[in-house]
Amino acid sequence: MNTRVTIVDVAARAGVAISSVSSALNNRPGVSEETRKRIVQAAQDLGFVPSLRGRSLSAKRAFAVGLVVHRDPYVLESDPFFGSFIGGIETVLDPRDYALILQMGSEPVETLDRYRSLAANRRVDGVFLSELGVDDPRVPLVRELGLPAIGVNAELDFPMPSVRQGHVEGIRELVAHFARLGHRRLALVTGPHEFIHAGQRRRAWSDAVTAEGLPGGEIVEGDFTYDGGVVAADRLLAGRAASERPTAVMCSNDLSAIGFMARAGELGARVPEDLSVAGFDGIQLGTYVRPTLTTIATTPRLLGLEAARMLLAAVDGERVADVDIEPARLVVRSSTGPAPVLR
Amino acid sequence: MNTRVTIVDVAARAGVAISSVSSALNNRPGVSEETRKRIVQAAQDLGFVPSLRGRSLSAKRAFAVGLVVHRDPYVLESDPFFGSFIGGIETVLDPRDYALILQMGSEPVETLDRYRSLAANRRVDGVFLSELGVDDPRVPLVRELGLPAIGVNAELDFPMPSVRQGHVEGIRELVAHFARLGHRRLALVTGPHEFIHAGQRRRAWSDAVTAEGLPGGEIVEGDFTYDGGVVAADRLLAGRAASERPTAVMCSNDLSAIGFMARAGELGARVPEDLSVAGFDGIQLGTYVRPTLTTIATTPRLLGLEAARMLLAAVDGERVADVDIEPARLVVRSSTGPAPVLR
DNA sequence: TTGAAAGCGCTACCAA
DNA sequence: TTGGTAGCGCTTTCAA
Repeated sequence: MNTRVTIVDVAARAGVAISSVSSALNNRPGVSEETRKRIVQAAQDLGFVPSLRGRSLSAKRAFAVGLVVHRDPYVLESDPFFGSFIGGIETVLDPRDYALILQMGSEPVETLDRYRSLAANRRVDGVFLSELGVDDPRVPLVRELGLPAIGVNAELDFPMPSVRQGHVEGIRELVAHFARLGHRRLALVTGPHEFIHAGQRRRAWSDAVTAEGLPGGEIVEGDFTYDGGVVAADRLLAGRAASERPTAVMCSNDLSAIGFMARAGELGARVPEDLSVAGFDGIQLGTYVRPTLTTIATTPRLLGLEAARMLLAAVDGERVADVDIEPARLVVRSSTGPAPVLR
Repeated sequence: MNTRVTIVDVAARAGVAISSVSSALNNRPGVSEETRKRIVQAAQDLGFVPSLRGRSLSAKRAFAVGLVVHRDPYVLESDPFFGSFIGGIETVLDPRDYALILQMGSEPVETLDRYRSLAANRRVDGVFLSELGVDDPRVPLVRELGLPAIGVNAELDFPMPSVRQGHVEGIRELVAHFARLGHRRLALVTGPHEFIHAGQRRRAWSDAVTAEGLPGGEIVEGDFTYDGGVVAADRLLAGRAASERPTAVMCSNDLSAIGFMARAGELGARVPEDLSVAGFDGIQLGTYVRPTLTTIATTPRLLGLEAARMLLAAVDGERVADVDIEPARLVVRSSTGPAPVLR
C-alpha cells in the first residue's frame, strides 16, 4: 500500500516504454491509437495517478498558485469577500489539478516576505494581487521576482492583467435611487484611503452626485469594519438637529453600513424613515439585519473564477487581456426610503 | 535571472561535491567544520535557495498540509473560526517551510473527493479534520489513504490525535452566572445535530443546568447562522406571554446569538432587561452589537497553532499525544443581566 | 571526511 | 510510431 504505482509500472504492464506512456496519457501525438488504448487501460488497471512531484520537477512547475491575504486575521474573519473569492478560484483550479496555497501576512513587510519565499522556492506558479493599495509594493516585487500575477479590481493603468468588477454603475444607480426618493442631503462613508478601491468608490460617488445635480454632501473616512460604521454614525449624526443630519448615507461596505445603522438607531434616527442607509458588497448578513440592507451587490465568486482562469493562462505563457465582469448592481431592500418631509 | 542557482553551482563554487553541500546545509554530520563554512559561504554568495521540487521528489514529501473546508462558501464568509484558525496554522508552518493548501468542497461527497485527490498525487503530507460530524466519513477515508491527520475538537474516543478546547468550563460558568442572576427559565439554541460540537455543547449545558439545580428548560435546534438565531427567537418568544418566555438563553455560537437578540427586540423582549442572551465563540462582532454580547470565548488561533504543531509532528512520524488547550471561558458583557422580577 | 553515483517519477528529445 | 535516455535538483548510500 505504500509503494505507489509509477509510470514504470504502467509501461511494464502495457509493454511499452515510459515515454510512450507519458505521451499517451498527456494526449500528445506520436502514439498510435491502439497503443494509446492499451496504455490507458493499463493505467486504469493499476490505478495510476501521475506523481505531482515528478511532474513538478521535470516540468518546472509547481501546479499551485498563491493567495496572500494581507492585513490581520480579522479580515478573513469578517470580510465576506475571501470566502466566495476562494470558492471561485477553486472552481477553476480543481479541474486543472492546480492547488491554492493560502498565506496570511499580518503586517505589510511580512506579506512581502511571503511573496519572496513563495517565489524563492518556486512554491507557486503565479499569485493573485487583491486588496490592492495605492502604490502597492507588491507590484514591483512580483515583477522583480518574475512571478505571473493577476490584479483584482486594480486601477485602469495597472501594469499587469487584471479582472475588474465595475462599481460605477451600481453607485450611479444608488445615487439616482436617492435622488428619486427626494434626498438632497447625502453623505458617504469611505474606506481607508490607502486602498485603491476606497478611492474608486469615492470618485464614482462624487461623479454620480454631480451627475444627479445634487449637493456634494459630507464624506467621512471609515475603515470597512462594523466599528468604523459606528464611529461614522457618531460623526455624522451625534449632537445634530434632524435638519442638519444627512438623510441618505452610503457606506463603502455592508459591514460598516450595518454598524452605521445600529448606531443611528441609538442616536434616534430611524432607518429608513429618518435616514436611508446603503452598503456595498451584498453580504448575507445584510439580508438578515432589520431593516434589511439596501446595497450594491458584488460577485466575488465570479471575480475569483475569472482571476484564476486568467492566472492559469498567464502561467501558460499566454498574453492575457483584462477582463471586466458584470458590474455590481444596486439591490434595493428596506434600509432606504423616501426622504423625510420635515423641512 | 531565469536559471536558478542549484546545488551544483554551490558545489562548484565551494569546490566540493554536491553531497557535501547537501550534508552541510542540512546540518548533517560528515562534513568538517571548515568545509561546512566554505559551503555556507558559497551558498550565501550565490543566494542559493534549495529547490522545493527537488527536495520534494527525493524526500518523498510535499512540504505542505491541507485544510479542506466543507460546507458552502458562506461558511468562510461568516464563520470567524477559520480566519484565526488559519492564522494560527501559518504561524507554525511558515518557519518550517511548509505551506497550507486550502480546498473547499461545498458538498460532502465533493469534500471527500478533495481528500482523495490530495492523497492520490501526494499533494500534502497531512490534513486537518475540523468541523467534525457524527460518524464523519473523512475519518475512515484518511485512514485508508494513509494520510496523517489531526482532529480539531474531536470527541474523546477519536481514533487519531486531536487538539481540543474545553467547552465544559465556560458553559458551567455561564449557567452559574445565570443562576446567580436569579434566572430559572433557561433555554438553549443548539447547532445542527450532525456536528459533534453541537452535541458536546448541548450535553455540557444540560449537565451544568442539572448541577445548578435548575429546571431543564427548552432546547431548540439552530444552525449556527444569524438567521438560525432569528428563527430560534421566533420559536421561543413569538406569541408567548412574558411569563412563558425563557429569561436566559444561550445560543451555540455568537452569530446566532446576535440574530436571536435582534429578533427578540422586535418581539418586544428587551435585552438584557427582559431577557438575557449569551453566545459562544467570542467573535469581534459581539463587542460591537448593542447590547454587547456575553459569550464564551474560544481561541481558534491557538487551536490552529497547536493543530499544526501536532500535524507536523505526525508527519515526521512521531507519536503525538492529544493536546488540550486552555478551555473557553465566560466573558460577561451587557447582554446578560438579572432575571426580570415580574411574576 | 569527501566524492561518485544511484535513485525519486516525470517530460522531452532524438534515434531507431 | 516507438524506445532509449538525458535531464530536473535534491537526498542518501557507499566507496575511496
